[in-house]
Parts: sequence; structure tokens; C-alpha cells
Amino acid sequence: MKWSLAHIFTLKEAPADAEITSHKLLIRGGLIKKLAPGIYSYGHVMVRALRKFEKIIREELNSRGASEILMPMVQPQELWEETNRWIEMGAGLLKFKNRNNQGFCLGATHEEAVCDYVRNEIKSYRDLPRNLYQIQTKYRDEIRPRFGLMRGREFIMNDAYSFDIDQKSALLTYEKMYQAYISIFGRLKLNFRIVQADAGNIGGSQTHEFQLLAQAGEDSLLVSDSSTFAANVEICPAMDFEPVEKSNQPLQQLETFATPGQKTIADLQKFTGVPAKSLVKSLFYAHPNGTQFCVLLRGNDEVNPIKLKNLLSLSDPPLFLTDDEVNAATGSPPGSCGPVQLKKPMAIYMDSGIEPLSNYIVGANKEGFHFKNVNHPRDFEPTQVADLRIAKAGDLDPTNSSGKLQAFRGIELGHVFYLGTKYSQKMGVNFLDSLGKSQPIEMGCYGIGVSRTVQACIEQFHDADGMIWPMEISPFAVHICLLDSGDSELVEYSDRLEGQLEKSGIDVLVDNRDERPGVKFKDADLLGFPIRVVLGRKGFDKKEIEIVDRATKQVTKVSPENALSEILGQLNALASR
RNA sequence: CGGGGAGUAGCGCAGUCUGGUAGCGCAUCUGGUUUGGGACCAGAGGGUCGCAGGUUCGAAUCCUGUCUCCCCGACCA
Repeated sequence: MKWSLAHIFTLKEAPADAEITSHKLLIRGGLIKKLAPGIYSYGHVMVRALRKFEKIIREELNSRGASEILMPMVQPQELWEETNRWIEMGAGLLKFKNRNNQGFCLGATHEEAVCDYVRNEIKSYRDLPRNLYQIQTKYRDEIRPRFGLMRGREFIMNDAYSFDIDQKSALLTYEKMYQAYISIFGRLKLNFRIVQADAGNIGGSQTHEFQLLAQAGEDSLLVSDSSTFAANVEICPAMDFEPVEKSNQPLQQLETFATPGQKTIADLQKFTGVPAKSLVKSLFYAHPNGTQFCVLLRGNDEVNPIKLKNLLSLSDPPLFLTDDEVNAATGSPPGSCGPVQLKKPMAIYMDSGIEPLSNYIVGANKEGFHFKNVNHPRDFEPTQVADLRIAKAGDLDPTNSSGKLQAFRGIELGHVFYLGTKYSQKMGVNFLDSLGKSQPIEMGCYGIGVSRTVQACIEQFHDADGMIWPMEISPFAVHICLLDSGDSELVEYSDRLEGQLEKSGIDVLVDNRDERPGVKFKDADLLGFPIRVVLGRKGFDKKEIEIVDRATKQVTKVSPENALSEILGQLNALASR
């Protein structure tokens, strides 16, 4: 392909609103252009990368027996009401009405659609298993889109849905997809980890995220230094590396003491001299069923709202009580509240970190006062003890007692879920088993952020000059810088080389613009295709053509006759590197 | 939704405090000289200064309202 005919454009400066490197490079290279927040047009170069990544996905899924389909993006309200997600998905689902005032939404995910698609066609155990996938544009009305394609409202996703006769078979399919994802991300040479995560509003009981380790990531991960354990911080079990010993000190008498103006844990630590990890803080929440409850944590710990949500089987994390509600429930405004002698009785969920503590300090439910020598269950009865705090770097690896957890940032590239019968039951996706009995189908669902992964690739592979594409998804494999575009002998040579390469199935971009060499080199570095071929009058007179490896900047000089075989050789070496 | 920042040419920005009729760099177009790491000279085109209202002889600039975009946050006891 000739640059002069392609709509390829580059910018010297990135727009001010691009924050992370990959986003800047995507814009500078003309790969994406913003139309609205979180909504982008993809340029020709980007589309080539996307198509190549999609090809990898198709190969890996097809070889594992999945079949490609394509479902609608616009979906009727009634469909989503069958699972109650018309409401549960909240404002993330973009809803609108057609001319007949019927409700529709844009597809944010396709569990409902695929269930509807198969429920009348899969009738017998003989029709199972099935694994259907699509590559399609999704729309999620994100609160705050950011970082280009990293969190877009509109984005390209590969989603797959599996149907099996029983749990055993479904988990085998899950394992197969898990392996497929390892192959897919492995082919891009990405530095990813597989982590345990919360299932969110997709639901399901077993789930793994495929996370690229990257500073720019939006997710916080904890990764063991001595086992394969890795988890998203939102669900990571919290285990102290050096657990507090259960004290055998005698229980002291409960006492009230004045703490005027001491409202925060930091204040209290300073005032009493007791370290924050030995203080107990009390948080007050509203349960969606109208009741209130209290959560207790050590002063240096933070509550993990996802764990709280899961403990109480809620669809969303609970909300804090307002200051007035806290006052009404406890007898004190926030700052002096605690679980002892509450004005209104309520459930008390105690973080496991408090279990071994004794003779500790909590708010006295009287403004400006705290209790000391507090002990459970003597002074209050915890409703339940559970792991409710956020795990942090340095905590114990839950699977290996000598390992410590390290903190990383991650970009979620893919996610696999075992769903069970959550959707099939609600939507009546049943089959007749060999005994003629109707059973709900066991499901799994699997997703890859296609556009996000391409950006993540750039985030991982770049240098100060621009992108460095891995061979498998590079928009072009060879970038010919034709320095003297008016020299007929060079043009002829270039055309021949381009033709020979393309005949071998290699994508070639020929920069035949009437530009100075410096401009072409800068653009070649920016776009970052694996092999650059420099064709100029100066070199040609000396029978020299330069072949440059983009990643290493290593230059090989060859004669015009040997250029083709050298290029093919280097491409082969890169493909297997 | 809360906090912060910003809307001036395709991109990056100055000008706003102190009101006087819009500018710089890149990009674009024309001519010329150049030509192996983002050339130089000369010339040209392109902006209802986010929008609406107000103050004023006069508003990018002051006042009021409004819209949009970006960043941070959504965890306090």
C-alpha cells in the first residue's frame, strides 16, 4: 500500500486531553480520533491491527469448537426485563424509545440476547455442548470514560457464551476457554497475569480476569511473590503476614474517657498514644431492606465494599448512613460512635482482624467520649465475624504461608465466568436430558476487550520514539521509506520489492510521499512497524539498502539483490522471537 | 454526583488581571532554494474568541446564566 493514497496522518503533538502514553501514541499516529467522550473513530492503521487481533481470536476459538455468530446491538426492553437487568444494570445501560414508544437499549453485554437466540433451538442433550461467540461493538454508558480506548463507552468486544448439560461439562468448557485466552494473549507477547476477581453484575460463581501488568492500569492487583496466586484487590482475602497473637491478658473493666474534639483515627492515635492498628473503628451502613448495620475494623484497615456486598448477597455495595442517621442510631455524630450500647440495636459485622484484640478502644456513642477496655463478646455481640478489609501489599499469600503479596496495577484484557444456570433458569433455556427430563442449561460467558487489548499492547510495547508492534498484530510488517520518491529507478525497485513481499502475504506500507527523509524516519518510528527498509539514492549508488529492526534499531546493510531474502529472514526471526 | 482545571484557526498555546475591534508555533496553499533524522526564504488562506443575555461609545477581556471537555474522587467515624 502506498502512503500517498492511504488516509494515514500523524501529529507532532498530542492533544492536551491524552494522559497515558498509549493514548497519546494512538492519537499522534492517527489510529483513533475522538468523536465524543469515550467514543472514537478508528483509522486505517488501527483497523488493520484490530482485524489481525480478531483473526487471532477467531483462530483460537474456532480450533476449540466455538462457532461465530453476530447478534443485534439494539435490543428490546422486554428481553432485559426477563433477567431484571433492565433495572439492575442501572444507567450503564443506554436506554431509549423508538417511534412507537417501545423501550430499547444498546447491547452492553449479550447474555439475554444469546439466551433468546438459543432457547428454542437447543432442545436435547444431543444438541449440547455449544459455544457461540461474536466480535462486535458494545456500548456501556460509563460514568467516566478515560484513557482513550482503555475505558470507552463504545468499544469492540469478543464475547463468547457456552452451553453445557451439567456443571462438570461446563467447567471443562471453562477450562478450555481459559486455555484459549492464555494462547490469545500469549501470541501478543503480553505480560499478563490471571487473577481471581469479583463477578460483578454478570454474576456467576467462578471467574478469572486476564490482567496486563501496567502502571497505567485501572485495577489494583495483589500478586504473590512465591506462588501463582494473584487476585484483584476487590476480592483478595486479607491475611496479616504477622498475625496478632490472641492476648491472654485479663479483661479490664469497661471505662468511659473524655476525647474532646478527637474525631478521626489519626486524632485518636495521637491523643491516646495507642497505634491505629490497635484501635477499632465503627462504620454505619444502610441495608437495602431498610435496616441499618455496623462494620468494625482495625484503625489502620479499610473496608472492602465488594466483600461487604458479597457477604450480604447484595447487588451493589451498601451506602453509608448520613451523619444525622448515625446520630439517631447511636446517640453520637460520627467520630465518637461504637458498637457498645447502641441506641438502636443493629447487626454488627466484625472484621476478622479484630478477633484477637482485647481491651481496645471504641467510640462511646456520646460526643467527645470513647470507651476503653472494650471486649467482645462481653460488651457487644458481633452478628458475624468475616474478612471485610482491603488486603494490601505485604499481606500473606493465602495459598502459601511463606509468600507475601505485592501490589501491581492491571489492565483487564479478558474475563471468563462460569455462570451456572443463573440466566438459563430466568430465561427458560432448557433441554431434555437422556431421561426425557427438562433441565436448565449450564452456561459460561467469556469476554475479551478487543480495542482495549490493542491499546494495551501499545502501552506495553513502545519507546520514546513511538509504538513497537508485536509482529502478530502489526498493521504492516514492512515499512519502506522511499527517500527519493521522484527517482524512477528507485520507484521501480520499490514497486518490485513491494510486489514480491505482498505476494508472500506480507503487508507493506511504502512511504512515497514527497517529504524529507527526517519526516519519514520520524513517522516510521512513531508508527513502529517491525521492519523498516530505507531506500535512497545515496545508498543505492553504493549498492546498499538499509533494513532496520524497529525494536532494537539495529541496521543491516544489504545489496538490492539480497534485500528480499534478508527481509523475509528477519521477519521469520521476529515471528519466532 | 462531589472537588479541581479548561473552552481563542485542524493541533499546541498566548492575550483576559488593567475593555479599544485577535496573535504565536506546528499544520495547510503558492513560488523559490533545499533534500539520509521533523529544512529555509517570501507570500497566502483559515477564527461569529463554547453559547445566551447584560454592562459599556466599545467586550475574547467585566457581570449573570448556561453548555461542553479534561483531571481527581466516589471508603469518612
